Amino acid sequence: MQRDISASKGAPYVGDMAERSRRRVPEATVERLPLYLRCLTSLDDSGVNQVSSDQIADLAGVNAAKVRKDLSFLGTYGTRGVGYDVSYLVYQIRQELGLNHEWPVVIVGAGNLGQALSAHEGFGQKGFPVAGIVDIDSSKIGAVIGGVRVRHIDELPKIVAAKNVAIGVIAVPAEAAQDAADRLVRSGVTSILMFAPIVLDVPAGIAVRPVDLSSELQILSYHEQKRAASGVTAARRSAPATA
Amino acid sequence: MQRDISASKGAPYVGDMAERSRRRVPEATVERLPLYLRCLTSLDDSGVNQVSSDQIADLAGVNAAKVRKDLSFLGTYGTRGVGYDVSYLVYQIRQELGLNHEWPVVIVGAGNLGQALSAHEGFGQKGFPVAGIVDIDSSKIGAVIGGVRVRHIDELPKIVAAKNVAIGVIAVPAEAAQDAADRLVRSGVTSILMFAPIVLDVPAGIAVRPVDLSSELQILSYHEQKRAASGVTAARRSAPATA
DNA sequence: GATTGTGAAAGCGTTCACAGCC
DNA sequence: GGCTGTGAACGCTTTCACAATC
Repeated sequence: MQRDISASKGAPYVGDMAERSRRRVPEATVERLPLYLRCLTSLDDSGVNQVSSDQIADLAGVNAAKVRKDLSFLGTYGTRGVGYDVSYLVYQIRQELGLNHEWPVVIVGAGNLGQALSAHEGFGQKGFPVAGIVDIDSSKIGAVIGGVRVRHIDELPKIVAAKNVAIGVIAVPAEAAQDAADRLVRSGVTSILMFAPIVLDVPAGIAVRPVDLSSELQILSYHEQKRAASGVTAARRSAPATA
Repeated sequence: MQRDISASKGAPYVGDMAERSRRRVPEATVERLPLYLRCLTSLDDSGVNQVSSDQIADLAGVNAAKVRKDLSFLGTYGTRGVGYDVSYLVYQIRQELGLNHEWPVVIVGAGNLGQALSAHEGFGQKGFPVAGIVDIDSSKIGAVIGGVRVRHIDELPKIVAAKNVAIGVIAVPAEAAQDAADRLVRSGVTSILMFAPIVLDVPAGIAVRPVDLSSELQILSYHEQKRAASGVTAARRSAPATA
């Protein structure tokens, strides 16, 4: 994993911190919390109050022991013989993920993808309002997408400072992506959601989550090719393998 | 019918099918192959002929031992004391990933995201031409995006059969995603790139790669929150990034 | 009886370190 | 001397299985 999370200072004593982060939450667990949150929020919206790890596991498509172990890293929030209180769990997971306040994001790149992302309502609704969209191409400046006006990339520092933006989204072509990252970092952004297919060079402590659609397709291609190699033709497809 | 787009510069094809199938390539390795491929292709394009695992590791942002181990699952393609032949490696990785021919994809959903995806040139250029775009909303039918006309979702089976599509992309709202998946599977698609934030219920053997942008942002939020908790306040976040 | 929380076991993935080869 | 290929060590993740608890 080439993720670059701030080098943790020497293992801090957990003596009596703010009750939470009593335990170190493994990265694998952190990556599943949004999934659990989604399932639990859905249950909550349906008026369900109690839920067992088995039910969560079923909804999330994972093993029940994994659910219990994951949740146990956040604290002892379940009741033996009963299960978990849905809305309490939702609250705790949101707390753990830092979703107790909004995280404004700035999008770099107002092309097809940047436009689709900023028009995407999910962002704002889930607590990540679009604080700004910038592009280097002056022909794109001024357009309004999802209610936000496209501004020049030189205004990045101003936008980041004004809205206290911590998270940037890079939706520019590969050639422009490193420059976009440099500008984001110089502006004070410390987390980057990266859509361009290059490996970013950023200072230690800057978190980068790469999302590469071509890679995803290539991984699917691998599995298709495996399927084909194991004697299944296009006409009759079915293998007992898992994704 | 899938055309042969047999790749790179003069690559000797010593592709020993029988031997390749015998090695089990770990999933973690498969997920990195596209990354290596990208780095190597870039080197190849720059006219570089030989490369060491150290150099690949540097470009890919991973450990060199990991590169060597990953590549060793594909076969013994390096030369001790020298390194790897770039174009030969490119050829072998493409072979392993099944990129020796095109994989037409069908996109379900002609909204913002579906449009951005189908207009995205990277898909076609990387061997994943858009064989069709479908939507259930008749007001969207007929529009031409990225050179492909939007058709009604009922035509899915026809499109999949005609172009022998194995990979589907779901770019519809969450509420419509399970139905989209069901239709894709019924049409004969066996791999799905999934953008809607739900857990799909699909038959065993169907490969699904979920891409959830909200989850990615939430994971970044977690790390930002950790950062804040360890003493850096939101107000003074943009500290010297030299640690 | 039901279900959590968690040690222990098993399984994977990463990294080390060095023999083997150029 | 340089670099690969890989056994072995290590660390992380998943799963099992069951005591603890309601």
